[in-house]
Amino acid sequence: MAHVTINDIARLAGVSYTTVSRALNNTSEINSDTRARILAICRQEGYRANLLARSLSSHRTNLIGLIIPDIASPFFSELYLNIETYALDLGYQVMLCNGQPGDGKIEELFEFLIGHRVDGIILFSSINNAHDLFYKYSQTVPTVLLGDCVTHAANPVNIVSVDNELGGRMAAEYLYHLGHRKVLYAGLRLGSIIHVRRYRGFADKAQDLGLQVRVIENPGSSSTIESGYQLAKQVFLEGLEETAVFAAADAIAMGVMQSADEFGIVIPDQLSLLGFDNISYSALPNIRLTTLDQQKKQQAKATMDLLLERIHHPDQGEFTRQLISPVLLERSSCRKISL
Amino acid sequence: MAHVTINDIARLAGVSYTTVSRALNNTSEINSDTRARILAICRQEGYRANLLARSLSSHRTNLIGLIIPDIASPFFSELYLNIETYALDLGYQVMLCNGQPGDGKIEELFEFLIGHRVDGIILFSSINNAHDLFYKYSQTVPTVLLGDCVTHAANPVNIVSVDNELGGRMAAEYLYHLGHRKVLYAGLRLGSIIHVRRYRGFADKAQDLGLQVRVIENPGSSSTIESGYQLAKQVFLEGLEETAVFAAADAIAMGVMQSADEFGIVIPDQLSLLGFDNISYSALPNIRLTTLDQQKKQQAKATMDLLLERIHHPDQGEFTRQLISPVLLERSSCRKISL
DNA sequence: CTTTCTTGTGCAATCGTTTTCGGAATCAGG
DNA sequence: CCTGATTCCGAAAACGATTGCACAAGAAAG
Repeated sequence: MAHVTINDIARLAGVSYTTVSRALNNTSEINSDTRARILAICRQEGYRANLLARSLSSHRTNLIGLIIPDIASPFFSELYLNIETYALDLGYQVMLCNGQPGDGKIEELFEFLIGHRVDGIILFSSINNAHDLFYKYSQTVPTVLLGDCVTHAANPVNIVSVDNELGGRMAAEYLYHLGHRKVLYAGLRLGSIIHVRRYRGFADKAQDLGLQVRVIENPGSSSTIESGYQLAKQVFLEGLEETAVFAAADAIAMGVMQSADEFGIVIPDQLSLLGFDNISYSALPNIRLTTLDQQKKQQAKATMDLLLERIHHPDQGEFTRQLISPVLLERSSCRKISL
Repeated sequence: MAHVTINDIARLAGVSYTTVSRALNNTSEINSDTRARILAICRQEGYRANLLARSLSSHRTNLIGLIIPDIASPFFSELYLNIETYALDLGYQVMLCNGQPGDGKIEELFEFLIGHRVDGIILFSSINNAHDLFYKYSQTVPTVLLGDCVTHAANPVNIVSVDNELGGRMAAEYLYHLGHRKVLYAGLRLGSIIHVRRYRGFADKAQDLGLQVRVIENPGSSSTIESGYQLAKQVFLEGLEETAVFAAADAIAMGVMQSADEFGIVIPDQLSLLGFDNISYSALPNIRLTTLDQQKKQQAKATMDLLLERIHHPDQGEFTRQLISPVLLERSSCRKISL
């Protein structure tokens, strides 16, 4: 299990290890014949650079850490994939860390990633108090917060997020223009700033337009199919007066769909359903959920670009907060109703 | 962005860095007062061990690499989570690598992981020629292949897998005992050894029992909802004579469900549906898919245990092939029919 | 035929740890 | 008071790379 080192190669090639290093990194001037010979020997001997040693001396790992709350959730795994793809293009590997807030798990992951001297960290925050934690670690390593967050002017951080408030407004506007006048908001309003903003945008715009909204929420739970299912079930049992529902996440919308199905409520004929996120399942043949697309690819790009900017120029540059506009994606779960 | 080193701590504590190292690792004899004092200083200064340096000199990283084909697929993300949880208990972190076979991607990931000197690697293989690749790298680093694989006696490797053939047989037996006599097999028969075995078990047992099976498959595609949807759609269009379908993966079963829904075919009243995997979605209120559970937790444990065994005793021990029996999980998608 | 650049290469220090070996200090037993 | 164990700690050599600096050889210029 012993590995071939740069010294072994040097000995075999009859040069110093310095030269081998240069041949590998193609840095500084080196005779091209020598270089070719060395590389050939490397290949032949199955040389694999020890990245630990390399990073230790070069002070860079080409690794960026990504902390997300739940990789089993489609939204996050898709986001991860987008980030990874783009990072790879840029020559970075991403080290994924899966961790729900609580019990100091996030701190643990930060410590782990910093211990490994990743070049930068992206934290997807789903918690409200991410900010302070984040600010603390951003002193040590370049960081970008992905996802909405309450900010303190005193502790600026770098943020990239979808514009949740705008998304909320777009949702209200869309449903209103489709002719709906009474709608449901299914999702959290508290707990996560993401939903706070999504709700605020929705509620504000609804009020402007004279759109009547009733909130159904389960304060304890999160954005899961199951929670959407339970929420909808309760409404259907109590009696439905609304003609549309805005689910603050696609997963919630799926749950609503399931419940509607059980109650024999046809979507969109009897009830329009609008989601948020555009996870891949939403495109499925008989889901075809109309939803607000999160522009994951664009978010991934913006996040990585900002992070690299901070990695390369740690001291200059203002802290920024980039908002990405969601895009309405019309499929088949909403319908126009006559007034 | 400079980090506190062991030397800084040593200076502050008025001891040598050797002593600090010992205090941190609690190895060899050290005065408990000194140790406490050093640890206090570490905490106060925010010392974070450089894991690169540590691993370089200690020859262990406490990292294990996991290569899986698609983290966005529920089965894999759930498997990953199970492995990670168990690994963490054992003091290992897992480095996740997402990669479909093709274009040398798997080789690349192996090189990456070995470059980082992970202590061991788990490869989930969904390809038939994984074996040779795997055998090659298993000379360099302890490895366990998770998932079925065609083996060559000459190049033994360590394998943990669900018993796909048994699963297939269980499926045939279950449907037969429910009274079905004509069934569909939806899934691949080629391409992936996993499905080859699943099908073989199913077909063999069916023949024994006198169960008539028709295969529907889309050779090009994989185990996705979309592919299950297309498969079923075609059958429903052509005309359905069977009373049950065994989907070789839960995702396929979901697609079948969707299609059935569109055709107004009620499950399980008009058609029984049996899956394989037990992904979390299968438990959803109106999916409630009866399926063969893969025992992911048990697989994760067996895989890690085997890997650790190989890490600690690289030279001794036989190569093993552990098969884990799937467990039939009855929910509501299959019904008994009267003969 | 010197001088001055280039070009290519090697030496040695460094990165931040662990680990082996040995030595000082303390202590118990005679 | 001497001796041998025991405890604790430090010096120094790894680990496997990168990198700044020096220097030799040959080419170009005077």
